Amino acid sequence: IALLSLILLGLGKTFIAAVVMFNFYRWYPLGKILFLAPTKPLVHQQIDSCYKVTGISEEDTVELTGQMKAEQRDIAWKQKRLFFATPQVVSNDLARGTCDAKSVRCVVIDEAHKALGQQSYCQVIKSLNMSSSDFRVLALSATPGRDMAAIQKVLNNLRISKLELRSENSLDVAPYTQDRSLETVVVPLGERLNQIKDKYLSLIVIRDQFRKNQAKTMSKNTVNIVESDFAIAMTLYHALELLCIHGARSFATFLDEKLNDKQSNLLKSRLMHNPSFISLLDEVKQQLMPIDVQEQDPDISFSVSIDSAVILKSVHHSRLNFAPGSQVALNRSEREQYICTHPKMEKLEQVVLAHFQSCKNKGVHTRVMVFAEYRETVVEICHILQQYYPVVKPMKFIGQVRQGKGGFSQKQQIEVMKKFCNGGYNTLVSTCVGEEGLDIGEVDLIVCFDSSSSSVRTKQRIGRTGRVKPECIKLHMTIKPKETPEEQKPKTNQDLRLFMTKRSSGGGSKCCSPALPPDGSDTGNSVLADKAVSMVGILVCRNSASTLRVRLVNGCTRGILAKMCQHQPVQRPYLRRSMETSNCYSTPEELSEFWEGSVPMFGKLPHIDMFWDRIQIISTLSALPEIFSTGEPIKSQNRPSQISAVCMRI
DNA sequence: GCCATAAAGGGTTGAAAGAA
DNA sequence: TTCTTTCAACCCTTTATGGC
Repeated sequence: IALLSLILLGLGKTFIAAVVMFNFYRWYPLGKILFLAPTKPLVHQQIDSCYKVTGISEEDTVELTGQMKAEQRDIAWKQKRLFFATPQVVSNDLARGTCDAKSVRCVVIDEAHKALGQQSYCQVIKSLNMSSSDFRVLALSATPGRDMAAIQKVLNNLRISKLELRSENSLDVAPYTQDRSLETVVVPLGERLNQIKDKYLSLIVIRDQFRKNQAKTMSKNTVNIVESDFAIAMTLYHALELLCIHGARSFATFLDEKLNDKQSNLLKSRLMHNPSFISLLDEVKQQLMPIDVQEQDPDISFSVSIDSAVILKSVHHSRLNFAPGSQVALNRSEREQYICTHPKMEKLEQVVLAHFQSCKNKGVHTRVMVFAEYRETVVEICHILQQYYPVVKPMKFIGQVRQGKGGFSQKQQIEVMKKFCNGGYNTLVSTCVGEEGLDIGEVDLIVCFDSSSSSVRTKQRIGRTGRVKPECIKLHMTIKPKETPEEQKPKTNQDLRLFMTKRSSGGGSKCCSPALPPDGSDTGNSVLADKAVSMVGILVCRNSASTLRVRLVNGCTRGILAKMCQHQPVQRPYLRRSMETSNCYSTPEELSEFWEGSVPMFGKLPHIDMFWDRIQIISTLSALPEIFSTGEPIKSQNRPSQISAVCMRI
C-alpha cells in the first residue's frame, strides 16, 4: 500500500520520485498524482526536476501553494493531473471537497520524516484513506527520525507497509557514493570567554547557595520570591549556554532582549539591580562590533559600508596572494574592527581560507557551506568572512520573518540559492533553513559551526555535500572533545539502523504500521494478541499529568492499583486541558465510548474490575508499536500530545 | 508585503511520580 | 529514603496560511 524509501542524501530521491510519478501518469490516464513537499522552494524545485527527468507534459502539471487563490486551485484540480503542492494546501482542498480524493492514484511525500503529530502530511493521508484506498504512497526521506519511536510514528501516520533502506554501505549503492570525511575541530573556549563564563557562573552559584541555606526558614512570600528566582536561573543558564556554544554576541543579545522585554519585568527588576551583572553585560557589549541583522540585502552582492570597504580593500591586498603556509588570521589592528566573539570564529576563518587557498592552488572552483543555529551567529560569520572578499564571497541564508525581525522571504531565498549556484557567492552561511532538500549543487566543504543536538539535522547538514565530487570535507566545530552526534549516541544510531533494517528486510509481508492488518489475520489483532498473552497485567493508571497511562503491573504502580480497586477518588481530572485548542486529547465522548457508556467523572477512575475480563490492554496509541515491535516494557510515559486511548479485546 | 496565528522541530529545567 | 524518569513550562528555530 505504501512504501517508505530511506535513501542516503544525494543518491537521487528526486529521480526516484520523478520516475514513479511518470509511471503512474502512464498507467492511470485519468488518475491524479500528488507530489508533496514541506516548503514552496522544494515544491518548485521538484517540478523542474520532473520536467528534466521524465518530460511529462507541462499542460498536465501544476504547482499548488497557498499563494494561488482557492478559486484558481479549484479549476486546477479539475483540469490537471500532476500536482506539486504543499501539504497544507492539499489538506485544505480535500477538506473543502474541491480535490477529488477518489481520483488520486499516487502520493509522493518528500521529507517524510515530517509526518508527525497533526502535521498536514498526516491529515492528507488520513483524508485520502477515508475516501479511498485505491492509491499508493511513496514516502521519501534520508533522515526518517531521531529515534525508533519517531520513525514508528512516521510509519503509522503514512500507513507504511514496506520499507526500503539504502545507506552508503548498501551493496547496490556503494559503487556510486563519493568518499566523505568528517573531521572534528575542538576549539577551547579561550581565556576571554572563560573569564566571562566564570564571572557569570559565580553569580548563579552565589544565588544557589543563598537559597540552599535559608529556604527552610523563609516565610511563604519569601519562598515565592525564591521560586521565581528559579525561573530566572533558567533564563540565566540558557544565556550561559549561548555564551559557551555560540559566543559573546548571542549571550549579550539574549540578555539585552530579556532586559527590554515587557513581559520579563521580574527578571528585569532583579538583574537591573545587580551591579555586577550590569557591569559584566556592559563590558561584553563594549567589546562587540555593532552589526545589523537586517543589513544584508540578497539583491545586492555585498552591502558593506564605505568604511568597511576601505578596510576590506587593505585586507584583500594582503590576502589575495597569500602564500602556502602563511598566517591566515588577521593581525591585531585589523581584528579590532572585527572582533571575534568566540574562538571558533577564528578557527572558522582559518579553515575556510585554507580551503579556498588549497583549491586556488589546484586551480579548481569550490563552494563552502557553513551552518549555525542562530541568525545572529550567521550574520557574524558573514561579517568575519566578508573581510576576505573576493576570495571568499559569503552570503547569509536564513528563514522568513520572525516577530519584529526581518528575514529572507522564500523569493529571496530562491534568489540567493540561484546566485550561489551561479557563482555569485561561493560561501553560504545558513541556519537550519538550508539543511533540507534544496539542491545546492556541488559543495566541497561543510562547516557545522555549532553542534546540533539533533541527529536528523546533522545528517541533513552533512548530506549537503559529497554528491558529485569526491574528497569533500565536513568540519564539525565544537568546544568539547567527543561532541559529534556520531560519538555521542553510537548505540542509538546502531539501534535505529537495526530497527529500520528489520522493518525493511521483511519484504512486502512485514506490516510496519499497526493500523494495517497483518498478513494471515482475519481481524488484524491476532498477531498482536499472541504477543499480548505474555503481557496480561497491563493496566491503566495515571500520574500527575492526569492522562491515561500504561504500565506493567510487575514492579510498578501497586499503590495506584490499590487506589483504583478501592474506588478511591482521584484528585485530578482526566483531561488537563480544554478541547478548544487541541484534538490530541481524548474527548469526553471518546472516553465515554471507551468506558462503554460509563462516563468517568472528572476526578474519578472507574473500577478496574468492571472491565478487567474484557480489556486486557489499554494503551496510548503511540505506545502500542513500541510494545509489539520490541517486546520490551514501555519505557516511558508518552507525551500528552500523543494520548489517544485504545481498547483492544483479545 | 506585512503581520498574526498555528503547526512542527529541537533543547533545558525543577517538580512530581514512581521504582528500588 | 534515595534515585530515576517523566512532564509542564519555558527557551529557541522553522514553515504555511489567510486577512488586511
